[in-house]
Amino acid sequence: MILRIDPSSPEPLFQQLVNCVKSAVATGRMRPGDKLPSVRELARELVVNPNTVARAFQVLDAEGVTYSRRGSGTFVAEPRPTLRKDEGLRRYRAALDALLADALHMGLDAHDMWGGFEESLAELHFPPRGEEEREDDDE
Amino acid sequence: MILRIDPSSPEPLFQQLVNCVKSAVATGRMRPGDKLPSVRELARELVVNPNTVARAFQVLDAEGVTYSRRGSGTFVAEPRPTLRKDEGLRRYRAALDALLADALHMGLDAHDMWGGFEESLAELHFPPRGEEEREDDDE
Amino acid sequence: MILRIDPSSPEPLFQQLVNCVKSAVATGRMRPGDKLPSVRELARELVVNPNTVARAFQVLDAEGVTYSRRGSGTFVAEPRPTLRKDEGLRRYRAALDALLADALHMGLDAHDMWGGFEESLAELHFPPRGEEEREDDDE
Amino acid sequence: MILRIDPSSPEPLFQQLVNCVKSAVATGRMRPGDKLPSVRELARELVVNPNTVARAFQVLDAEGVTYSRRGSGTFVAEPRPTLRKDEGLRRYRAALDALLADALHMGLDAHDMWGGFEESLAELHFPPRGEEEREDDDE
DNA sequence: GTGGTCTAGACCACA
DNA sequence: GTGGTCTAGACCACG
Repeated sequence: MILRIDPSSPEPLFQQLVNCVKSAVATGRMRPGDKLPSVRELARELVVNPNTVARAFQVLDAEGVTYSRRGSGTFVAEPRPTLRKDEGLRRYRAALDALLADALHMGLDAHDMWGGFEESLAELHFPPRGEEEREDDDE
Repeated sequence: MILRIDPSSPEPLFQQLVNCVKSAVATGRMRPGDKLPSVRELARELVVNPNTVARAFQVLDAEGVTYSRRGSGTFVAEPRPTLRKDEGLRRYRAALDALLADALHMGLDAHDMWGGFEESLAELHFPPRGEEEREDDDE
Repeated sequence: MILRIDPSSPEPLFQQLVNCVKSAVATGRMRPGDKLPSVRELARELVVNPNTVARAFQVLDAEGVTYSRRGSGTFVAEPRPTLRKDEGLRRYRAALDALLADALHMGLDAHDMWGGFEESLAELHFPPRGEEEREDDDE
Repeated sequence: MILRIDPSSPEPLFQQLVNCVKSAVATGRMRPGDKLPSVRELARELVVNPNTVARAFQVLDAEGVTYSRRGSGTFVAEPRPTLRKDEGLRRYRAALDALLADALHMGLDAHDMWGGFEESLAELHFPPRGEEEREDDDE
């Protein structure tokens, strides 16, 4: 099972699950159309309350990563950008600023940060989205 | 004033202050021995509750970034790495993985991610490596 | 109080609340910066569980209609388009198709639909968003 | 075949079928007395569970849109308005208010909303008013 | 069986 | 006081 959770982490459980799924999809370990485990099944596996799993799925649905159908289950959605590019960039930059500031406080230097970034980016290996579909359509 | 706060940010106010100070210290804008403003003074400037400032200072003290002397104020402490480097790198990579996966789902491509990374890194106006090790805290 | 709920409606309670707030903001009855009632207070007024109100607020936050800050409350956000225009149009059209088909089944004719649309649109009176900020930036 | 279903839509399958039939009847593509396909036949064509088709037919029968004769099949019924017109208009307006408020939050302007409305209305290929009142159900 | 909604109540984090 | 997370368990809607 790809989806794991660390109950001792300060990060909310449902948030961990959300990130887990996003990561799995982004790296190709889960593909569009794949069925996720059912809410109850996953809750049993992860030893959390079904509501917690349901909330994670709701978030994923809302962000367009998955879609759920009553009676059949939850599935990985086709990638379809819904956010404006400028909004996406804004959120990315905000998160990155915080992350790098934190990394600095943990004693990492620019070299470490570059290296980590390259490794992390490589994991997405990018072909699925079409390599370079540039869109300069933002204001 | 180096210390700024964005009340509309989702990040807790005290946390913003903590990061702000850490950043200032890490980049050399504040140096060991420097005196921070008093809780009340800073609270007035930032228009926040003094409790919020006090909590930030308490956290900074606890993390060894500053030290407080009753009656005289709060000062920047000598730098001492609290985390082992590999642990820092591990956390950095984990956070970055989640962030980049998210960026992908938001419709960003590798070009966007690199660009944002470069900009974000530049904003740290990174201290030349080695400088942070110097001991001549001239003031 | 602007916010009302009909417990006998088949529409989920939290969804009714979400629509209520969106409507109030869209028509100018609530304005950016306005504070919404607290989760507990609103739950008491509407005679629903606080979790139900909290969920509505989470949805509103996620859609950028409001923002919440622990310790201070939930506020109407500045209007800031986050969705791609094509995605917004797609969802609008889908909802409208269903609505019109339903109206047809209820015995309304084209004249009724036009009239209702004009009245409904008039309630937004539109000045707040700048009348005609055209954006042809979608593909 | 007039009846289509989109399995990736959030709308329940049986509900889609119901609306489909209602729409076909309302626009004259199916006329009173017309025979609908059998449950099993339709289920095969649409690749859905026969239970789903049966439920749709049951709803249609209950709403008076169709009537079923054991052993011979399901037929389109004579039109008879089930709701008072003002009640229909009231519901239409209420739904439209919510929809337009939502559209506004999604960044659409009045121009977009009008355009979408016109397109959506056109798709109903509206029957000329009065035609739906005719009694000569020739077949 | 599946997901969705709601309630009740506990506990935590923030100002 | 505020909002946020999680659990437990009930009930409904769908296939």
